[in-house]
Amino acid sequence: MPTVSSEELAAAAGVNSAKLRKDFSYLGSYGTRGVGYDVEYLVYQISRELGLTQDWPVVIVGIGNLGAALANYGGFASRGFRVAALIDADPAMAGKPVAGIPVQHTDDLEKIIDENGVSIGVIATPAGAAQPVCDRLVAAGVTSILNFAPTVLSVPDGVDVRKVDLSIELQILAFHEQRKAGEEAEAQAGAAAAPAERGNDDKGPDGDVPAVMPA
Amino acid sequence: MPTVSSEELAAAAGVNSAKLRKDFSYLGSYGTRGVGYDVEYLVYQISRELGLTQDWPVVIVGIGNLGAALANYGGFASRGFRVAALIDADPAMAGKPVAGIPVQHTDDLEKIIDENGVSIGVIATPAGAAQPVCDRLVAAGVTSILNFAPTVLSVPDGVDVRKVDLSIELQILAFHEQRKAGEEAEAQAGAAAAPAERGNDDKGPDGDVPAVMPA
DNA sequence: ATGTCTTTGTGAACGCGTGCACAAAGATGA
DNA sequence: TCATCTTTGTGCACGCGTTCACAAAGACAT
Ligand SMILES: NC(=O)c1ccc[n+]([C@@H]2O[C@H](COP(=O)([O-])OP(=O)(O)OC[C@H]3O[C@@H](n4cnc5c(N)ncnc54)[C@H](O)[C@@H]3O)[C@@H](O)[C@H]2O)c1
Ligand SMILES: NC(=O)c1ccc[n+]([C@@H]2O[C@H](COP(=O)([O-])OP(=O)(O)OC[C@H]3O[C@@H](n4cnc5c(N)ncnc54)[C@H](O)[C@@H]3O)[C@@H](O)[C@H]2O)c1
Repeated sequence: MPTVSSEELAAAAGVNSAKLRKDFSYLGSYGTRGVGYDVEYLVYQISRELGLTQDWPVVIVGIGNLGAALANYGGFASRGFRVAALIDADPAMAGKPVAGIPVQHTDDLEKIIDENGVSIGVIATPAGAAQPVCDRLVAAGVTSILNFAPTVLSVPDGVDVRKVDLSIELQILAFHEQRKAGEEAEAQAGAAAAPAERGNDDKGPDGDVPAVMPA
Repeated sequence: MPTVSSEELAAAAGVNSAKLRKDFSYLGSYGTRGVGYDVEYLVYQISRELGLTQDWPVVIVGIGNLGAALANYGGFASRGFRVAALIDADPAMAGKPVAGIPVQHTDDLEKIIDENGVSIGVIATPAGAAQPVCDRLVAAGVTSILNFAPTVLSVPDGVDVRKVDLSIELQILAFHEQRKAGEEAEAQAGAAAAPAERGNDDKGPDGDVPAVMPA
């Protein structure tokens, strides 16, 4: 039976092993003292808690440059997501397959949502169409939305919205970038001011502390 | 002189006004007691601290479906970013304009980075090409990378990497989705167990607490 | 010039996540 | 069966961000 210790896992993830054990304890995933965690069982436990053991049908609305790129993205199926339908307002696109899936017209949006039991929707329309599309999705029963349009969506309670915005990602990078430049200029006195860089995680936790650096 | 109070701002953003004031105080942005903050000055202060007052040249590597969509994205220029160059390995694409910018061949990658003083790079190549491309970017002087390929990139210290992954965004939504379903089934006893939903921010702070919910 | 009223800036308390440290569990071998 | 060794699960303390609460600053009217 292949096992891993919290120590190994923690080292690989770059986190504290105690924290990792405590986190696991919340899911009730029981390891074996003196041995570690059964890998297979652990993976299953986490997958289940994360909702990855079930199949999630997803619709993408707005099949332009971005929508097509998303539809073609292979990372879907491997994680339990299935593109149930592609929807666009352009009549010229109706029936045309993208990534092997025929594009359907927005007129049928409600029907598509309902028939496929979709609860997760992706919006890749122009900014102006995002809110109306969002409203229709929500009215049709969608309760989670991933928004790529540069708009803040208003949704009723109980509906989750996540926004992906290239500009914001770049701004975060630019912020750190600017700070790097500032710090190397500060290589004069107070050498012991280095803020203890966090391990080179890729996860990209949104923000560091703004820290104290007045004008 | 148009002004805003911390109270108004906090209400609009859905955060605590004291926190907002304290955050502002870190940038040394001085408001006027009894009046509030001068909007124009505040915007400038924040923009400057965030590194938005300067122009950031950016290169996109891998001009396929996704890369083209990113190149076409309008939200760039409005935030101080400028697409300095588009780079692809496909010789057939060389010279062909995308979003009005001619695509250049990867052979010239180092030259392009250097001549444009680029420090931020976007990777939209297939997964297999991501690490090699990343290495070349870093070697050429890029110190911030936005990665769309489904790979974990290894970079030396001092280089920031952020990863955008549709699958992960969907997983986060699915996690909450699953939890919603679980909670409504729990509508039996212990009605006072509602975990105090945070305001319907769109920001999508990465995680709530896993909370206690054993098997 | 003086009083009043609004809103800032911040000291101090609170709450929570993180990390330490260790007792207990369980495997393993004698 | 008993001793030993490894690794878990967790009580407890520390540190840090958030929130409260209020003194002080400044605008504005009289
Ligand atoms: N978040 C990011 O990083 C990012 C990156 C690139 C683009 N974008 C945004 O994504 C969106 C799409 O970008 P794009 O380059 O694919 O644009 P696009 O113009 O190529 O595609 C938009 C598609 O939406 C369809 N559409 C328009 N109105 C619709 C409606 N009411 N219902 C359904 N479909 C509708 C159009 O027919 C078109 O096919 C834009 O809002 C853009 O700003 C975001
Ligand atoms: N993060 C996300 O949400 C998301 C979404 C969709 C796609 N993707 C990923 O983005 C990447 C691109 O997706 P796509 O649909 O545009 O693929 P694509 O095949 O359409 O485009 C890839 C492009 O990269 C170019 N390329 C290949 N090797 C290269 C190299 N060594 N140097 C420079 N250019 C190179 C190709 O010529 C092609 O033009 C893929 O890795 C895909 O998995 C991510």
